Amino acid sequence: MSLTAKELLTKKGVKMTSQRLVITEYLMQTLEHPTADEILAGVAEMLPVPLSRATVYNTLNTLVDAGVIREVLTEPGRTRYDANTFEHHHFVDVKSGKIIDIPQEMLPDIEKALGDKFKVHSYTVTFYGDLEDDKK
Amino acid sequence: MSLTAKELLTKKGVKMTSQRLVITEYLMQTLEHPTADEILAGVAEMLPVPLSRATVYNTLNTLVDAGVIREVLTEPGRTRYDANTFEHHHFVDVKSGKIIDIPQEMLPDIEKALGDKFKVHSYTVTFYGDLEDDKK
DNA sequence: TCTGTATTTAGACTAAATCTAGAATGAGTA
DNA sequence: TACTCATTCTAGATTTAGTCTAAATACAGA
Ligand SMILES: [Mn+2]
Ligand SMILES: [Mn+2]
Ligand SMILES: [Zn+2]
Ligand SMILES: [Zn+2]
Repeated sequence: MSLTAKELLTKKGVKMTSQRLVITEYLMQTLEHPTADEILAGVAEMLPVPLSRATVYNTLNTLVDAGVIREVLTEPGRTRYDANTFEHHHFVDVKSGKIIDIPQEMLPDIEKALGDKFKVHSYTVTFYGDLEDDKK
Repeated sequence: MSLTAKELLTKKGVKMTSQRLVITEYLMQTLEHPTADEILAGVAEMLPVPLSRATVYNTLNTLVDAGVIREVLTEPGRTRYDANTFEHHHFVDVKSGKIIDIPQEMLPDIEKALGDKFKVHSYTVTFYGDLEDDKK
């Protein structure tokens, strides 16, 4: 049983606003990894008031800082956002650009591989390749 | 015995120009992972002619496409460049921002972990954490 | 040398992200 | 309820990374 957006914001100590709520809900209901502009286009109509670009970026940064969502860097120049906060990694299908979540359990544990000299807080693995047809 | 920049460009089939040569040499002699602007600042004085921003970006894209250098994405919004073409990964010291190369041999092999459904062409691992003092 | 193609240049342009200053919101309190 | 004050949101300006354009230059091959 997973948390609702509302419960998640409460749990993470983020003050609720309708803008934060719809953006969080939008990210929670998609498996895509949308950009700020895609999020703006996707949620603007859910609100009774105009939604500005600055608010989208402010909100995304607030949510990232609070640990509600994550930034995903797979290509130069465009930050993508992800409401999947389980430890996971990404596979980029180079033909379609589709980004697929790879649960951490699918990979061997590399958390400790670097030894004592590096205190690893987090790590991300990004795979690039072809997604075979039957998986699409 | 490693290749010179000149030999590398020849081997990779990139037509030689003085701009390509100094940019390649600049990247080969540093362990940093500089941005385009840092590269522009670092090489401009090596050339007898003015160097334009467009040439830096054109050259970097040409070198990436030819496999002479790699793009490194560790933070939103800024592409970094790397002349280390051995298979390797990166550790970002979150305090200093320093980016350190991690040879692939330091990690367990995750090339095959995804199974048949994903044909992995390449992958990158980025670690974020603290570099312990005695390693600095 | 001549000629065509690739490269470089300066500066305009585009797009991602941030900043600013004022307006709106809204929780806490009288 | 009405007031206060901090926070958030807004529109638009600004900054910055990166691309594009058109003209000048370099340079390889005939
Ligand atoms: Mn950010
Ligand atoms: Mn590129
Ligand atoms: Zn994801
Ligand atoms: Zn590197």
